[in-house]
Amino acid sequence: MWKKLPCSKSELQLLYTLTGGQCFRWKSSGENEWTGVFGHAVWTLSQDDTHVLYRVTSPADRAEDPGVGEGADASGGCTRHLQDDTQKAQLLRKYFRLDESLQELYCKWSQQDPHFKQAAVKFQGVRILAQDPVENLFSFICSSNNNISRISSMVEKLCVLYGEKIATVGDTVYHAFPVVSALASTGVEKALRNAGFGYRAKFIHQSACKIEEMGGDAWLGKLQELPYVEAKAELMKLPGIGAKVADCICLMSLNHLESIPVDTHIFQVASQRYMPHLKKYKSVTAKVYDEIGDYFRDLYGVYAGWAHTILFCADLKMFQQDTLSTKSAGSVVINDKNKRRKTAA
DNA sequence: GGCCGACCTGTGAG
DNA sequence: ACTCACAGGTCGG
Repeated sequence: MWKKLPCSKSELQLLYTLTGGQCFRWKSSGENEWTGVFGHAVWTLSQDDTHVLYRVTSPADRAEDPGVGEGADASGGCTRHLQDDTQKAQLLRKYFRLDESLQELYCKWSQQDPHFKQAAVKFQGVRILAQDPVENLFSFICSSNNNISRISSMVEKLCVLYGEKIATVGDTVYHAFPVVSALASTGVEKALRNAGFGYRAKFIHQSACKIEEMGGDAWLGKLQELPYVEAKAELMKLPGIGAKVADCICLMSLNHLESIPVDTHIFQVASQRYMPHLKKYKSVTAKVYDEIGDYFRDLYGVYAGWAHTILFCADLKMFQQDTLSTKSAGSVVINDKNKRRKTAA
C-alpha cells in the first residue's frame, strides 16, 4: 500500500537523484520504482506527476517475522523503530531536502550560467540527498579509480558482511550499512581483500580505526558543524580520502553544499565549457583542482555543489543507455552500459 | 610545490 | 569464449 507525499517532478526526479552517482544502494525494482535502504529501514519509492509514492519496511513493522526479532534484540532496545507515518514522511523529506525549493535554485543558476540552463532543461528535479556520513564516507573510499557498477557491488558486500539485518522484503534480505566499529574490527582488511576490494580494503579498515580513535560518530557529527574548509582538511587525514573524496563527503552528508568534487567528468566539462586555459592539462593537479572549485563557487554561490551535481548528472547520463532487464523471480537488475563518448579535444 | 607511475580487480565492450 | 582497457583517485617517490 503506497503512502503519498505531494511533490512535482520538477522538484524531484527519482531516476536522476537516486541513480546519478551520489549514492550506490538504490536498485530498480520495477518500472518507475526503486528500492533501497536509509534511516534503518527499507524503502520502495515511486512517483507520478504530483506525488512521491513510498512504502517502508522497518524491523518493528515485521514483528511477526521470526527471523528479525533476534537482530533487533542484539542491538539493544530499538525504540526508534516505532515510527508513525508522520515521522516516516518527515524522514523522507529530510533525505531529499524537500524544504529547499528546487525551482528557485534552478532559476538562479540558469541566470548565472547559460550552459547550466541548457543542461537543466533535460535534467530537472536533481537533488542532493542528505546521506548518512558513515555510508557516504566508506562508499566514496570505494569510488577511487573505480566504476559505478563495481562500487555498487562493493557497498552491497560491506552491508551483507558487516551490516545489521533490517528486514526481508520479498525474497531479499536487506542490511543496514555497517557501523564504524564493525569495520574497525580485527580481520576486516583481509576479509575485504578476499572479497575483491583490492587496495581499498586497507583504506577502509584503517580509516575506520582512525575514526574510532578520534571519537567515532561524534567526530563525524562535529565535522558537520565545522566550516567547510576545516571539515575537508580533517577528512583528508584519513587514508584513502584525498581532495575529491573529501569533497564528496562534505557535499553529500556533511551539509557543506559549497563543496565541489572535481573528478574526471567535471574536469572535462570545466576545461571544455568554462575554463579553456585548462585544456593543456591532461590530469587534475592540486592547483587546478582548487581553481575549478573556486570558479564554480564564484559562479553559483553558496549551493555551488548542488549546481555542480546537476552538471555531473547531465554528463554522466547524456551518453548512457539504460537497459532494464527483469528477472522472473521478482528481482530486477539494472544493466548500465557506459557508452560515454570519447571527446578528443 | 608539481609531476608520474603504481595500485586491485570486476565489468563489459570488442 | 576470451582478451584487455578502464573506472566519480590516492599515495609515495
